[in-house]
Parts: sequence; C-alpha cells; structure tokens
Amino acid sequence: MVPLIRELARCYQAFERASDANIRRMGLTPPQFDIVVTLGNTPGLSFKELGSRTLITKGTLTGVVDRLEARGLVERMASPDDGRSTLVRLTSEGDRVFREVFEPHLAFLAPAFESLPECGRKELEKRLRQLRDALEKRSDELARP
Amino acid sequence: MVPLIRELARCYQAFERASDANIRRMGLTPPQFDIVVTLGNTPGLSFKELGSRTLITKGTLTGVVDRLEARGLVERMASPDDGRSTLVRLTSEGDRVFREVFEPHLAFLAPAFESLPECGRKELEKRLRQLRDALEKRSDELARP
DNA sequence: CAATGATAGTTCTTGTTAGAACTAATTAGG
DNA sequence: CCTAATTAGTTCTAACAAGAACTATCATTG
Repeated sequence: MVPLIRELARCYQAFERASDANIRRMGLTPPQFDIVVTLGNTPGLSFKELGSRTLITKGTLTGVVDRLEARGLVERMASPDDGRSTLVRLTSEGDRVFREVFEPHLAFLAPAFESLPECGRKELEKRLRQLRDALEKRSDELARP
Repeated sequence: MVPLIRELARCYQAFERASDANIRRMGLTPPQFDIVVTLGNTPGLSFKELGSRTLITKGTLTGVVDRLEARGLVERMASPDDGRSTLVRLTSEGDRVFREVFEPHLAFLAPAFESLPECGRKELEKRLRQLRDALEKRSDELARP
C-alpha cells in the first residue's frame, strides 16, 4: 500500500510542479489561475459558488479575490437577490487574461498526458475515481464517527 | 484530457483531505508528520536529506523544524563531517510520537486502498508512474528551454 | 412581527510555501 | 596555498491555507 500512496503523491506533485511553473510563468499564482478559469465564460459567481468549485475555503478566497481585484482582473458586485452575497466576475481585462492563459496552459500539459495510450488514460481515470470514492468514505467516517 | 486532469486532482485532494484530517486529529500538521515519519528509524538526517526526501524546500524546512524543535520533538545537531551542515533527529519524545502516529495512520488509510482489487492497485501504480515520468519531462523542458 | 437560528463574507491567527538574498563553510583551480 | 565557485542553512517577502470569531443579512416560526 505504501508504494501506491507514494506514487500517487509523487505523480500529483509532478503534475503540480509542471503546471504551477507554467502558470507562474504566465504571471498568475495557481489559485489565481484557478479562479480566473472558473470565472471564464460565466456571468459572475458568488463567493460560495467559487469556493465550492475550486475547493478554496472562504477565508482564503477573500484574499485571493482581493489580489485579483487589485490587479484589475475581477470585480465584486452586490448580488441582486441576496444582500449577504457578493458576486465576482471577470473584468474585460480579466477575460482577456483568461483567453490568453487557459488554452495555452492545456496545450502545455497535453504532451505529457498524450504520452499515455488512450486506453491507459481511460484505465487511470477509472481507477482514480474508484480510489477517490473510497477515500471520500474515509473522510466521511472521520466527520461523523 | 481535462477529465483525467480533474480526476487526478480530485483523487489526490480526497487523499489529502482524509489523510490531513487524521494527521491533525493526532496533533501534527501534515508537513510536521512528514518530517517525523521521515526521521523515524534513522540516526538523524541533514536538512538537505530531509528536504530531498520530503520535497519541502529548504526555506520552508527551517520553519517546520523550528516548530518541531519548540515542541521538543526533534533536535538540531552540528554535523561532525561538514561544518555547514546541521543534522536533525527525533528526541525520545519525538520517537514516542512517531510510534504513536505512523502505524495508526496507515491503518486509518488502509480500508480505502484495500477497497481496490490487488490488480487494480498494481495497474494504478504503473499508470501513475508513466504519467509522472512524462510530467517530469515537461518540467525539465520549462527549466532549460 | 419579533426572537431565533442559519448563511455569506470578512478578519484574524498560526502554519506552510516558493523563491530570492544572505552568511558561513567547503571545494576546486590556478 | 589562496582565490573563486559551490553548497548548507537562515532570513525575508508575498501568497496561500484551515479554522475560529465576527458582522450583516436572511429565513423561520411562535
């Protein structure tokens, strides 16, 4: 079991190293990239929505959005429906960055993923999903023992 | 390709959520656990060794070791061989924590991994290694283009 | 409609992270 | 040998991360 755990961690870390280096080269931090990509092609999302899609907790999200706002890539808007809620959306500059950054990043990663045969990718995806299901059950058992 | 990337990220995040929650429940942060486990059953390691085994960069390592030292779990020792080098080793209290924490943590994770059939685990490990190799090549190409 | 409880964001604290600049000690080359 | 280039660890900065405490707003229900 330990070798598989190590390989999972190393593979993901290798992915992060490659992905993060390319993202930073494009002038964004990984969480900023995550937010920009999540907001891309949407009319704006609430903090709650953004947090649940990106897995960034709300306390952290405030800061990430602050910095993106300071750079003029996103803007906050009061929600018309709910006085507690704030919507975040890309500015036109943010939309420009989104277009400049999203596809090129995928293109950068593509050669690595395409080095696996199609069937290998399918197989990997299936096994990862199985493992994830089992791991999520483990978390649940911690939450309410 | 995007679905596979998402599944890799989600699976690893699910692993981290389960693993981290259990580690914190035992009173350590994940990097602290990483250091304690790496030092377990060794006579002490240099910062350099520790960093390369755990993938924690040296700047970060100083702080993590500081906090573990403040809690009395590890101690610094001058290297007898190299005046620049500092060795880190578990104190007897640190060793006690290591024993208290390592096996139980594996036992906590085991049910999730064992829910995959043996052949599925082998297959997953193999595919992850292939993907990691390809991703590491991608990183290398960024490093020296 | 008023008290109660839940929800959305912000703020704060502690810890982690990468990377750059720095100090001290070692090694290599001339 | 003695300077030049490396190397080990520390320090610093900007950013992220989880979680708790706080504020303002909704939503319920008596």
